[in-house]
Formats: sequence, C-alpha cells, structure tokens
Amino acid sequence: MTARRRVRPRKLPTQARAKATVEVIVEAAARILVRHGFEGMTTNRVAEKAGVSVGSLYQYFPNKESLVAELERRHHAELRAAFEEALPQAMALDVAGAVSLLIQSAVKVHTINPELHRVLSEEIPRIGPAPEFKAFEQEVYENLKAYFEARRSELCVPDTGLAAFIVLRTVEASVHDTMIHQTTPQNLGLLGQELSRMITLYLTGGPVSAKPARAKLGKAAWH
Amino acid sequence: MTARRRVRPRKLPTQARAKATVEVIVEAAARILVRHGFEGMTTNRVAEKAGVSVGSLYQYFPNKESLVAELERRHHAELRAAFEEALPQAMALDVAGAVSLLIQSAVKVHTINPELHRVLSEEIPRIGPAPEFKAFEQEVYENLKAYFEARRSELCVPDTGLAAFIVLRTVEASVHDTMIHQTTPQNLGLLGQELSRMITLYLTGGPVSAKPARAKLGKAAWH
Amino acid sequence: MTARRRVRPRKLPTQARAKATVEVIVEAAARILVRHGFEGMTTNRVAEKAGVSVGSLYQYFPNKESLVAELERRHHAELRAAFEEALPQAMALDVAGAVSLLIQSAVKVHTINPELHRVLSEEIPRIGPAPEFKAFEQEVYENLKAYFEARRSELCVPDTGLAAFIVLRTVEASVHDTMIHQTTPQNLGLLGQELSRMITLYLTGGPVSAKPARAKLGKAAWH
Amino acid sequence: MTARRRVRPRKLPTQARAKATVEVIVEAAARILVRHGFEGMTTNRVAEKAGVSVGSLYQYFPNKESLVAELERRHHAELRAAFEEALPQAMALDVAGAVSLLIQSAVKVHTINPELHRVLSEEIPRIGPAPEFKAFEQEVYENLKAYFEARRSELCVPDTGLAAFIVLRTVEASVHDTMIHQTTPQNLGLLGQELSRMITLYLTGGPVSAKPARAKLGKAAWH
DNA sequence: AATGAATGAGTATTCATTCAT
DNA sequence: CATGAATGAATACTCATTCAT
Repeated sequence: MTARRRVRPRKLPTQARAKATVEVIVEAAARILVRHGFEGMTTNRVAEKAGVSVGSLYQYFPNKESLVAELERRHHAELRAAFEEALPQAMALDVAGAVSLLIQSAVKVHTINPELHRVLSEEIPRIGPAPEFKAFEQEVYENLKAYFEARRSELCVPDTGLAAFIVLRTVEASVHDTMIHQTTPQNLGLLGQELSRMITLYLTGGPVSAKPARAKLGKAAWH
Repeated sequence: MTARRRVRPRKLPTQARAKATVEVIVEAAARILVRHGFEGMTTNRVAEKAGVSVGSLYQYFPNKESLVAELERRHHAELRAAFEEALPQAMALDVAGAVSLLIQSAVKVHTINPELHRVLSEEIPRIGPAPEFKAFEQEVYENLKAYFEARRSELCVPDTGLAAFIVLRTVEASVHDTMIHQTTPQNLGLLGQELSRMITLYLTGGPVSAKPARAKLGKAAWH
Repeated sequence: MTARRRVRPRKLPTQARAKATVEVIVEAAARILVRHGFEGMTTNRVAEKAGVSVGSLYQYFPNKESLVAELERRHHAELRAAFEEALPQAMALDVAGAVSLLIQSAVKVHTINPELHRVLSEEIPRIGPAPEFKAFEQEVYENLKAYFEARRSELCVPDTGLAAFIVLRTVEASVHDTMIHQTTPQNLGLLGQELSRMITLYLTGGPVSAKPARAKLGKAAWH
Repeated sequence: MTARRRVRPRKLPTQARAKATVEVIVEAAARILVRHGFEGMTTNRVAEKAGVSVGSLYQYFPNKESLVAELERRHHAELRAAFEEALPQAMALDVAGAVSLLIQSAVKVHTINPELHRVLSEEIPRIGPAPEFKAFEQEVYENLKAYFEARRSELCVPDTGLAAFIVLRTVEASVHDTMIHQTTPQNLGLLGQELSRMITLYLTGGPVSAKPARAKLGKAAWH
C-alpha cells in the first residue's frame, strides 16, 4: 500500500493577494480535474489555467496530491455541512420520518458538484480516503446507531450496528449510482420513495432472522 | 471523458507457445497490479516479471490499457461464471428463496480474487467500465426484472425496474464494502441474513407508496 | 571556467539596523551552510532562518554567490588574523623556531570554525577561490620566501621559492587532512612535531640536489 | 551529511550496441563535466552531446550521480593502474630509491587526464569520496607503512604510520597543486627532486623527536 | 516471432531572483 | 527600507511505445 504523503498546504496565505491566488488555483484545479481527470491534471496546466506561475502553486501546495487533497477537503466540507443540518432534525423524528429525511439529505448532498464528486470518488488513486472523510462517515454511523439504540423498542433488527451499516451502504450506493447514471429528478424522487419504504419496513417490520448472534458482535464490528 | 482506445489483443495467439506467453504475461500483470497498484504497473515491469521482452508483450497487447482490459475481462468472466450458475436456479425459486440465493451468490462472487477485485474497482482510472461488464450487469438486471414481472402478483412494488435496480445496488454495495472492510465469515453471514430479510420484506411486504407513476418510466430507466 | 560574478555587497549598510540585518543574515547563512551544505543552502531558507525577508537579503547581497563570498571573506579574515599575529614573530626566529611556530599557527588556524572551513574548502563549486584568499596565500608565500632569502646562508635548498611552496603545501595539506579526518589533540601534536622535524631537516640539512638550475626559475614560478 | 545514493549502473549492457551507447555517454559526460563543471552537466545535455536519448542514459545510469560515479571509477582505475605498476618495484628498492620512484609515479599519475582530475577532486559535491578510492588510498598507505616497518632499522622516525601519512599527504598535495597551478615539466622535475630529498632526509636522517609516544597510537591512527 | 535497446515527450518540482505593496 | 508573494526557466527522471537486429 502506497504511503500517504504530506497533503497539508505548505503555508497558510495571510495576505489578501495570496488568498486570492490560492482560490484561483483551487478553482482551476477543480475544473481541470473534472474535465481531464486525475492523470490529465498536471500542475503546470493548473497553474496556467489559473493564470499564475507553477511556483505560486507550489508556494501553497507542496505537491500535486496536496492540491487534490484540498479539493477533497472542500468538497467534503460541503457534504458535511449539508448533512449536519439534517442529521439532528432526523434524529428527532420517528423512524419513518428519520429514514425519509436521511434519504432526502443524501440526495441533496449528491446534488453538490456532482461531476467533482464523481471524479473524486472514482478516479483518484486511493491512497486511502482522506482521514477526515472516514471520520465523518464514522460519525454519521455512530449517530444512526445511537438513534437505533434509542428507538430499539420500535425496531425489529437483531443488531443496530449492522442495521446502520446496511442502511448507510444501501442509501449511499443507490443514490450515488443514480446520480451518476440515471440522474433525473424524476428518478431521484422515485428512488427516494422506494428506499424509504424498504428501509422503514426493514427496520420496523419484518420478522427478525432466527439467530441474532448478537453476543459475537463487537461494538465496532460494522465500522 | 477520455475516449476508449483499442483494447482487443492485437492478434489471437494460435500456437501453443504464443498462448503460453500471453498467459505468463497476464499472470505477471495481475500480480503486479495487485501488489503495486495501477501506477506501479509498468509494461516493462510486467514483461520482466513475466520473463519475456516488452516487445513480446506488445505483440499481444497493443497498449497498457488492453492488458488491464484483459485482466478485467478474465476477472469478469469468473464473476459471470459464478453468477450464471446461480441465476437460473434462483429464477426458479419463490421470492424469498431467490433473494436468498442471489445474495449468497453475490458473496461467493466477491470471494473470487478479492484483491484484484478491489484494485480493478477502485484504482483503475475509469475510462468507463469495460463494455462487457456493463453488458453483464445489464443482463443480470434484465433477468431480475423479468423475474419480478413474472412474479408481479406476489410482489408489492410500484416498478419492477426500480426494484431490480435497488436490489442489485443494495446487495452489491453492501457485500462489496463488507468484503473490503469488514471481511469475516461471521460478518458476511449476518449481512446475508439481514439483506435477505430486508429485500424480501421490501419486495413482498409493505404498503406500496401512493403514486406509482409507472407510466412515466421508460423501459431502460434503471439501467 | 565559469566567470566570476559580482560578489560585493550591493550597498554598505550605514545604519545600525541595517548592520544588524546583515549580521543576522550572515550568521544564518553560515549555520545553514554548515548544517545542510551548499546545495541545501537556499536564499529563502537563509532569510527565513535569519528572520528577515528574502527581499532584505537581496538588499545587501545581490546574489547567492555574494553571500557565500562574504562568508569566505569573514572566515578568511579570521584565518589571516590568526596568522598575521604569528608571522612576524616567526620571521624573527631561527629556522627551527620559525618552522615550529609556523606549524603551530597552522594548527591553531585550522581550529577556527573547522566545519565551516571544511564546507568552504570542499563543497563550494569552485569558481576559483576568492581573490582575497589567493592574495593572502601569496603574501604568506612571499614572506616565507623573503625569510628564506634572508637566511640563505643557514639553508641548504636550491630554490627558496620552491622551498616555500613545498613547505606551505606540506604543512597545509597535512594539517588540513588531519583536522578533517584524524582530529585529536594527540594526533595534531605528533603531526606538528614530525612536520617540524622534516621541514627543518629539509631546509637546513641535507645535501642539495645536483643541478639547482636556479636561473630558469622566474620570480613567481611557485605562486 | 547527505546520504549516498545508488551509484551502480542500472544494468550491465550485454549487447555490443548497448556497450557502445554506454561508452558514448560516458565520454560525453566526461567532456561536459570538464567543460561546464558539475552544475552545468545536465543529463539532457549529456544525452544530446552523446547523440542518444535521455532515456538511454537512464537505462544505464539510474541517476546523475551514478554517471559521475562511473567517471570517478574509470579515472580511479587509471590512477590505480599507473600506481600499481610502480608500487611493487618501489617496495623492492632502498629508501631513497623507493621515495624517488613513488614521487615519479605520483607525477605520472597526475598526468592522466588532469582536467578531469581537477573537476573530480574539486567540484564534485562530496557525498564522501567513492569507497573504492578510499580503499585504494588505504591500500597504498598500508603498503608504505609495511615497507617502513620492514626497513625500520634504516629509518629514523618515531611512528611508521605517521610517517606514511605525512609522506603521502605531502607528495599528493604538492604534486596535485603543482599540476593544477604551476604545471610545467620544469616545475614538476624540480619539485620531484626536492620532495625526494626532503622525504628521504626525513625518513633516514634527523634526530627523532623526544617522546615518540608510540604506545598511544592505534594501528589505524593515520588512516 | 522474439528481443531489448532506444526513444523523447511529458511530469513534478525547485529555487534564485524580482517587484508591487 | 522591508516585505513576501510571484515568477518561470531549468532539471532530473519516467515509461509507454517503437523498431533494428
């Protein structure tokens, strides 16, 4: 497994001009990344497109990776912001409502800069996803699990961790794929309805499988 | 989006020796791809590891991509084989049985060369998935949809295409992620049970959402 | 051979603050040169370490070379100071005493900032040694030769210029190498004793080689 | 201190063409190194001058340093050859003869490609001299010391190791400097005579310094 | 067919130096 | 005077691909 290089910006720009330069670089990078993919994104090209010199780019980003990392960081911050708004609200609702809101949020989140989202999630040589992102996913997972624990009496699942895992994977994968390949508002709406129904049914409805085997499951088994 | 280059082997090897050469190249490529990732896989390195000259490699593979494509093709053929055995059997069962078998098959399929599977699915600069792969997925989707159509009376879904899409996405994503990150037989067993329950419930159980709006859905809306 | 660039400081600092700035830069440069070598000494790094801006550095030093040149100049001034103290004293002694004092001084001189001495003498891409240094060496050479001329009756060498050259080269090389590689007070002491003996013997003792051929030697033949 | 990088040729050329390529590269490198110095010697320039592609250069030399190392290696082999011829002969002679022959050899050795010798010895960022070179110097030192031990009765020195060190340093430094700065056959001849006289006198002649303190000197104290 | 030497455009990155503020 | 952001030519090195033998 390839080692992770330094991905922090070299120095934080203090002056206004520097800030503007960083901004212009990041924007150019995003555009080129989307248009030409990771391979086609060369630092010289980014600098040129940004209208600055390569030197300026390297003044703020010690290497190409750190530039992509910044893109990830920003995109992820947007995702997180969109989600963090909805999450507490969802946690206050009943199961059906929470599931529904969760899915709506997932859709909304995937509406944010979807081309960039695609490139970032599919084309970046994974040196391992950004730690912040993992932390965020973990956090959502923990929240959902805690919510399930709290509503345990209303639920009908053998393991709240497993349930949270399945729900998150299912929603994420379905929404992601729909966004990438069958993106129409129509489709998204229908998908949301069906997912809501499926997941709510799963959580509250059906007969639990015979052997829950809960004892064997460690606390972090699903994340 | 980058255009897809010629990925067919330059010539089909007729002689036994040639066949052996191709074999030895493909195996070396697979090993290097797994061990060093896509970036670390250079044609010269593959040739060296295979014990042949680069020239020979290019005799059979017009470019690096075609080599990776061959890897994909072979891996995919294995997946397909594993699935094609189960699919007709599943189609003959009732919904619960079919779903269960489907999921078991998915798990089994993901057991095949999982490191290669991971590299192929995560690290290859996506030029678009191999057409054969899309075709295969499409085929599975069609089969499942057809099965749902046939069992329509037993089901409780507004749109069989959408249902097939969701089922496939859900199973694939959950199993894939579990294989990559929480791979224990224990986990896989539990996951299978829960997925089966959720999907069966979804297909047969709960109250259908109010407005199916089926008329609007084109034939290929979900694939 | 690369041409020598302007190496004089851009302007002589008159104000106290400016003087302090120059000082702080030169010290930082020396430290970095010693610690990281010539390659590792970048003007930006020097400025940063000195706590001033690169601009300020270039205010006083028109280019990197001039900074190194200043380092050389200062180091050389120290060497000269140490030597100039001893030289007149030595010139007043008899041959054995003079040689002995000369060697003692050489050792003492090599004690001054030996790491800097090493870097300066071994690692600097030679554009030719600083002219001042050549002048100093020349001066020492002239002095020694004049001393030999004055003591000609006590000596037993065919050519005082050649003798001065050999003596200086021998002392310098032996002391330098010992400082760099076998630096112990013990070693230095022994070396001094032996060098003294050898050189004194050479100057005063042995039978002169057959054909002195002095006529052919121009005045500056050995420097 | 900077770490030493891999300096071995990447692969040994087996075919005649490859051998010729290596040769042409090495020759171009030598010429450029002499003409433009280490900094001015870029791999692209060398390749161009050699009439091959940079790729070819890197096929045989993994980095710039390894190319310089090869130059060192070759130059050093020449030096060694010239010296190894004379050394056994010298060892068979009496002290005066041995010293004389040694010095003649040193002069002859410094006649070999003197410009390259200069660049190699003065301009190369010293990562430490090539290990082979150190070994060679060590070997000469050992031989000389052994010779002194064998002739101990004829000698008049307190420490054979120290004597060998001084002799080698003195000869090397004097000849080297003369080659670089006062190179005339005339000068070299005179220098040789005088050095011979001085060293022979030193070894055989004068009164040994009072306290030899031999006990303190470890075997390798002077090398 | 097979070899492997040769190619060279392309890439990330550095660093001495300038100049607007 | 001082700052430090900006510059960009220059450099070492890679690797998919070709082609003479």
